[in-house]
Amino acid sequence: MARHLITSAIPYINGIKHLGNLIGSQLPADLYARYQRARGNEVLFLCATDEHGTPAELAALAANVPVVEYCREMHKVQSELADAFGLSFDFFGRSSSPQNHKLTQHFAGRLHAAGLIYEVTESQIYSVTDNRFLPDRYIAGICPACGYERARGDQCENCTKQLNPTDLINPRSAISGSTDIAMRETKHLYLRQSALKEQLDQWIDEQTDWPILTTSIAKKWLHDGNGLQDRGITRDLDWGIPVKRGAKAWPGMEDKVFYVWFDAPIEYIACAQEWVDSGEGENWKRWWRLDEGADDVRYTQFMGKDNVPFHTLSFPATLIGSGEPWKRVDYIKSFNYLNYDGGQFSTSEGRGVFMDQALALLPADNWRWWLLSNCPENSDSEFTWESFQTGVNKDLADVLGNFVSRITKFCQSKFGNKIPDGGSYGPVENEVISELALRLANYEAAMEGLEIRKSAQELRAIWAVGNEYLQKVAPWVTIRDNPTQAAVQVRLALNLIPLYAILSEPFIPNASKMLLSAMKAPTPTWPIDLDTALKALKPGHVFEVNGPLFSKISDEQRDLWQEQFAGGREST
RNA sequence: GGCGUGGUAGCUCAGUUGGUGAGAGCGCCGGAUUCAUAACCCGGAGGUCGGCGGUUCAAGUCCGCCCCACGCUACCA
Repeated sequence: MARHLITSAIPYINGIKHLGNLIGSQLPADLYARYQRARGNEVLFLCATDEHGTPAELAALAANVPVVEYCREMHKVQSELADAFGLSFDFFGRSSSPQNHKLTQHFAGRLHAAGLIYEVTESQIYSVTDNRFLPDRYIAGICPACGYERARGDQCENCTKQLNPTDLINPRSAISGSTDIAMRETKHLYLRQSALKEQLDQWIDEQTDWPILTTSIAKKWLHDGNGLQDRGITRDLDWGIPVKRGAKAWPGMEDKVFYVWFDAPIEYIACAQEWVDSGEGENWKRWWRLDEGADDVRYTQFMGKDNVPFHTLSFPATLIGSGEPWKRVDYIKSFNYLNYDGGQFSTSEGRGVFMDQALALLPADNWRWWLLSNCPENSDSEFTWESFQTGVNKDLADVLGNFVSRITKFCQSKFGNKIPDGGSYGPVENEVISELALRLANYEAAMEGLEIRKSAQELRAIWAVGNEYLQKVAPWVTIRDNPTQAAVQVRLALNLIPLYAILSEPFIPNASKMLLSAMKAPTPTWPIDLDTALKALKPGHVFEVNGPLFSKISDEQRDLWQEQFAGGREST
């Protein structure tokens, strides 16, 4: 039995995520985790909220609650939405957990001992009014190049010119608008990533099977300009993990916290500890420590392309630099962006559909199916209401839902609510089974290879086989003069339903459950031998005939939703 | 500016290491069918594979230049 460690990039705490965030890491990670579990493999699937950093502090400020409380509430909200979307995390942790505090400080101590951390005194912009140092993008002012009045300290959004905060004319705090800002000296810790460049470079070169998107981003950072740059790993904030060397104080760094990007990936490990400490799991080290049983683990990470540098370089640098035998990632699956109706999804502008809104409209499986079967694997892809409507109606309602509906109803009217008896599978049935075997192999290969769109296509083709078979043998005709033959045909078709349930479970877990419950069938194991699997429901086995598995999206609904979501979300 | 990723049928996209007349889904047209959520099934039309040039017996696939879209560019995360 293979062992799979799977992590999704951890979503930031400051609000409810939109569908672009969802398909960019959590949902494909869930697909893979469910698939590997279904194949009988041992899986540890982890995710968490990423809670530190300036935006969290500001969001809490805006909500007028202490940041600790804000994060606790938002973690709960995100956790509930994850459940509602069927994200099957073994544990959904928090980067602010005590476990992560301790582990992050541990890594810092190890890196310091290895000579990989040094102190830098630098000048940064400080807002007296806000009583805080300001990250570049939280400084606003007039662009020296184009005169745009709301240029940010890192870049002018109007002319796209790269800027330094000191370039801005009439700089002011983007938080309060105050112009009472000044340069102040502050001391920070830097991680000497440059010292690990050769090791990282070699490691990336070894990953010949990774997506081009992943390796090209990593190589760019390794080789651009002067090569991999050292990176500041501390910040002047209140909310975060206090800077320490292991359990010991770090002289001169008493008021600092670690940079969110330093502690966030470490949470992947700490999350496994949280899983154990919560009582849900045991022995996290056999997943994470090569010296304690993790040597046979295959570790797959899922993330949006913006996360790639941290996962290919900074985090591995932390692990390598520690000198300890931590499990490192075996495969990184990265995603492009899902756009919304001609533009980007945007959390700050409330543009697009957010997870809570999506579930208020339709069941999770509808979203899961469309998002996964259109996931932005090779390039950015586009959500339109029309495409969503078509995907849901054709694939789920017409192909899968209608298949179940037509055969169960037909059986009910001719044979009653039980699997009909008599006859046995003949050449036509064997042909169907052979075709399914072929398609199943394709489906499995696509899933193993993490080709998500392709696996969705293969699954859809498997669903279509049922309709093709019915169309070909036409039991509604057969039954007129050969009821036994019709019984055989109906029996095979009904046996496809539990098969479809198990094969479709990674994509549409709730519908899968409904199928099994309608057939009154226990959860089948992944089919090894289709001939056997398609005889699982014996003659006489009783089932239920339910209403439609998926209802369709009408043109009126589509137009209404399109209209409704055109204006953007009301800010909360 | 630098780097990256894309530009293939009306739309959304597949197209392994260059090799029989370029594919899928949707849409459209036609046919068949009536068990079913006016669903399903079969067939068809439709593309000078962004442009120009080159390598080759042979290029959507390799090379060069150009055009277009999007993304990243290290203190947002």
